Amino acid sequence: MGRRKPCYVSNEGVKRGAWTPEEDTILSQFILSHGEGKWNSLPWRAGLKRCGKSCRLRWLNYLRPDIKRGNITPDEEDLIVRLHKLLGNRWSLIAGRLPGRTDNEIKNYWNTGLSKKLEAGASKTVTSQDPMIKTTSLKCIQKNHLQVAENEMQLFMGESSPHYNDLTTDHDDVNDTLNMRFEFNYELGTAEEGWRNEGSFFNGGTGEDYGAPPDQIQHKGNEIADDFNFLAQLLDHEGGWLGNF
DNA sequence: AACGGAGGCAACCGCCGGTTC
DNA sequence: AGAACCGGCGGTTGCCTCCGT
Repeated sequence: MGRRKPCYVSNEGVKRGAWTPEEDTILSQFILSHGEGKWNSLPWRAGLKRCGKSCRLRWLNYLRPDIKRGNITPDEEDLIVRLHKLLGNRWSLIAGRLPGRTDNEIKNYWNTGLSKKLEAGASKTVTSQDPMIKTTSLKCIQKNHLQVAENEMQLFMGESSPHYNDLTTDHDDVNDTLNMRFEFNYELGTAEEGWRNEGSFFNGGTGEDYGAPPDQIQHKGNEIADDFNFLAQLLDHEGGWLGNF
């Protein structure tokens, strides 16, 4: 498939740049009466000389009635930091957890001030290109397959899950699955390799299988547990069973 | 008052995955 | 099956405002 031309190139007379109040009014009224979607045909249906992409962006990032105005609160900032640690630059995912905030707004907030602020006070390096966890659960959340993500969490939790006995897989299968699926980008290479290649989540946590000193395993285990506690809280907001985590 | 640098933010761009034909 | 279309995403750009000199 050949690359398509941008809408402003393929369509003569398409306007670019800042939106006028009149255009905003037209777009808002049209969407409020006809609903979102069909962005490509929206401009001519609404009588706007814009491309569909531009209309969509304007609506989602600025005109939507549920958009929250004003500065990011300390609580929101804390949530952004924690989510970014967990998810990396998945701005739309992060925004999904901050009602009224857009991915663009959070991205701008991060790029302009927050990342520098954190950099200055950082005790350890966690970059956006190096997210802490890439799990099947995370991928499921990205696709809004929350039930699947919950199942992954049950597997992770093992016997502490109230539904553990309902699972059909035996413990060895669970361990194999987790070893295959969980990829940790932690800085401690030995511990990481241990977890990925030899580790077992349910072997009592002695560390002997991991190829790393027990204190490192304990440290990493705490970090991982912390991440998953946070993930569990998020899932619980969707009506999951993980409130007692 | 004029100027220039810095920061904030809206908008654009290219790419990708899913869907439709 | 695959080309075309569509919506969505993250990265980047460039304009505007603010502030210090």
